[in-house]
Amino acid sequence: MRILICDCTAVYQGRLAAELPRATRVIMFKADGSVLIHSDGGSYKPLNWMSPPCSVSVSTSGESTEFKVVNKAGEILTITVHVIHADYEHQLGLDPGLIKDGVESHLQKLLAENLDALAQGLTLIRREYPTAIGPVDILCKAAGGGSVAIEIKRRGEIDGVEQLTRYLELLNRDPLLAPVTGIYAAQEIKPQAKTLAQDRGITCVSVDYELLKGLDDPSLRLF
Amino acid sequence: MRILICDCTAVYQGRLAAELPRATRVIMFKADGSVLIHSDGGSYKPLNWMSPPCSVSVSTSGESTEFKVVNKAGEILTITVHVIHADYEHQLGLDPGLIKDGVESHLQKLLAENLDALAQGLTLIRREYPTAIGPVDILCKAAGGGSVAIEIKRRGEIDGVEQLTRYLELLNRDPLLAPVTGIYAAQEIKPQAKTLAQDRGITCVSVDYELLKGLDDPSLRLF
DNA sequence: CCGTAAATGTCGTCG
DNA sequence: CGACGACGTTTACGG
Repeated sequence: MRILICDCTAVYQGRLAAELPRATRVIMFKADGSVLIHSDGGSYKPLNWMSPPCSVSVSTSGESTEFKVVNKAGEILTITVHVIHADYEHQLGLDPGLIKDGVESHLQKLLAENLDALAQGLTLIRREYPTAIGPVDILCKAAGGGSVAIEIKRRGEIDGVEQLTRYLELLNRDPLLAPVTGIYAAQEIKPQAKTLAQDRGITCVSVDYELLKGLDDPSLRLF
Repeated sequence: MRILICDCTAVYQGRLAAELPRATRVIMFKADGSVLIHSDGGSYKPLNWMSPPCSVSVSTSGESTEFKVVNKAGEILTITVHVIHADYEHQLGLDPGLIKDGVESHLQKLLAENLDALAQGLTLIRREYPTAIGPVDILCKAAGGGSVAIEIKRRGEIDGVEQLTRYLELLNRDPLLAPVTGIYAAQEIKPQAKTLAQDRGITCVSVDYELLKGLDDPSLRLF
C-alpha cells in the first residue's frame, strides 16, 4: 500500500461527475488498484475513490503529478497532486477478514429453531422458501391450517412490510399454502412500519436476540 | 491525522459483535475522533471503524497498546496494537468537500423544466410536494383533468415503485387532486420494477440525463 | 431529534 | 454475470 499526504485536486467522471477543489488530503493506493482520497474528518466514506478492479497510470509534468485511475465500466478518477508532503509505502499482506455475530442470518436461524417465540403451533416448512420474486425468510404451517410467512429484519422499517406484503400476495395464490398470514419479526419495529403492518393484517413481533441466543444455547438452559 | 501501520487485533461491540484476527493493517485516527482500520484491498469500506462523534482512550501494557474508541450510543471498538511498523502524524486542515453533478436532484430539476419529456400536456404543480408520508418528487396537473405524481430515480428498482404506490394511494384520497396517476422516471429501469409498475398502472419512462441537460442549456438550443 | 429517501451506495448470495 | 436483499448501511434533508 502506498500512502500519500499531499495537496491535490481530483475529478471523477462516471455514474456522476464530481470534483474536489485543492486541499491537503490523504490518498491510499491499495494493492488491488483501488484508490481512496480521505480528509481529516467525516466518517469512513472517502471524499472520492475508485473501487477495484481498476488500473492506475501516472504521468508527471513540470509542477504536478497526475494519477489516472480507470475501472472496467470506463469510470475515471483523475487526481492531480500539486505538493507531496509525505510518500509512504508498506507491505501489508492478505487480511483474514472480519468475523461477525448478530446479523440477520443468525436471527433467522435462531427463530427457525424457536418458532414458539413468534406464535403458538407453528411447524417449520423451510427457511429461505423460494418464490418467483425472491426468498421468504421462513415459511411455516399454522396449527389451524394454512400457512405463515415470516419476514425477519434486525430493524423493522416500512420496506420490510412492503416486502412481506408482496410475498403474501403471491403465496396466497398457491392453493396448497393458502390462506397465508404474515408475521413481521425484528429486534425493533418502527411505529410507521407497525401501523402499516397492522393495517394489512400482519402481526408484528419484537424479538430479543440475546434472549433467543440464551434459549438456543443448551449450556444456559435451566431445565 | 494519525496513521499507524501495525500488527493489530480488534473487537467491535455494538449493533453487532465482530472481531478482527491479528494481521498487518493501516489505522487512521482522524481529527474528529473517528477511526478507520483498512487492509490492503477491498473497496473504500474499512474492515472495522468508529464514526464520529466518538472518543479515544489509550492504554499501554508491557507488550501492546490498546485503543478504546467509544461513541454516544455506547458502541465500543477496541484495537490492540501488537507491533508498530510506522506511526505518522500530519495536519490536513478543513476540506472544502466534494462538488457533485448528476444526482437525482439535478434530474428532478431538469425534468420539472421539461415535463414534455415525460408526457404531453402536463402542468407543474410543484417539486417535492409534501404529504404525510414524505415528499412526492414532482406533482402535475394532467391535460384531461386529474393529477400526475412523478417518482424519479437514477436507477429504477422495485422500491421506487412501492414508494410511488404509497404516494398514489394517499394522493387519490384528496378530491382536489384525484384521480392521480403515476409516472416512474429513471435513467434505467430494471425489468422487475417495470413489471410491477405496469401491473399497478404506473407508466415507466427512461430518461437521458445528457439529452435533458442539452435541452436545458440555452447555448445548445438551435432555435 | 425523528422520519424519509438517496447513494459513484457496497457487499454477499444465489440463480 | 445479473438480480436481489442486507448493511454496524452512511449521508443528507426537512419538520
